[in-house]
Amino acid sequence: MSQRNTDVTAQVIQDQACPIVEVLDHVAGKWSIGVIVAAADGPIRFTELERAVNGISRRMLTLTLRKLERDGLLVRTVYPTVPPRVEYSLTDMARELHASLLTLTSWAERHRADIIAARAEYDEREDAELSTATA
Amino acid sequence: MSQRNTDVTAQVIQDQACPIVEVLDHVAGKWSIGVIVAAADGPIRFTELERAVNGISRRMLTLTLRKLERDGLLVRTVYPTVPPRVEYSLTDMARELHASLLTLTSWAERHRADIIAARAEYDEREDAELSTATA
DNA sequence: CTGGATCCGAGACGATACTG
DNA sequence: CAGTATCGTCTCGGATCCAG
Repeated sequence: MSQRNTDVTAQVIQDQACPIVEVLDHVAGKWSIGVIVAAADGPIRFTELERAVNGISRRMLTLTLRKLERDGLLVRTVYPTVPPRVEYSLTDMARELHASLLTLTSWAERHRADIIAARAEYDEREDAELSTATA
Repeated sequence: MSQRNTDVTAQVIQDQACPIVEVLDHVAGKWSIGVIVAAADGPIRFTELERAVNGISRRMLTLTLRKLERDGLLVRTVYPTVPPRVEYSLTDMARELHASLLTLTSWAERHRADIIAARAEYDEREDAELSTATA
């Protein structure tokens, strides 16, 4: 990490930053994927998202929504009604991303069982080695 | 998470044990993507990975490699030479994943500038609102 | 209904030192 | 070369309470 430039108006700290890995870390984060996929079918409300993304807390949903909105992936629309109504929808950029995410989720679904099996086998081998080491 | 309503949102991404979210969180984690992409061109050694994945520490590289190996995505081959030589290569399952990850990284590269711009605009609006609130 | 604010434990992560 | 062990820091993320 480069030290902060001490000279004038160094708001340029960000220009070199934001490597691809950073972008992906935001976008492919634990909750972001779920939110984007859930919002892909059209405008969706806060509570609907909370139910759609299994296991997310209200706090993390809020934070994830803010992050995605800040990155220009979500548009937040507030309807000044009582009770309040807020809808989130994907931007074009996010819609492009969604297509890629779908191939990811598809892969994950197809290989979920394989991964579980691989883990079991790995752990078993590990235990075996531990036994022989002890013996 | 007790009651499961019989109604909509059945197309949620995760719905059972070892949810897709878990899989994706492992596989699309901050460092995993970089490692998989770096290992896609063929067997690659530890130190080569360390240089290929920008910003990763030795510790995180080790942990990431173990995790991916455990999930059945990487094969670790040790050559009993002096000095030691260890090579990592993708499994077929991981090679499939790699294709999806390429579309992701491609998206990230294409929209990196857009995201930075969106952030700047968002932060600016935020500051403006703060000013009016103070005034 | 849609959040924000705060507290706090758990895990991620980097730096450093040591090993076969 | 390819790791492991330990430590301290920091962020993530849940729980809870409060508000428009």
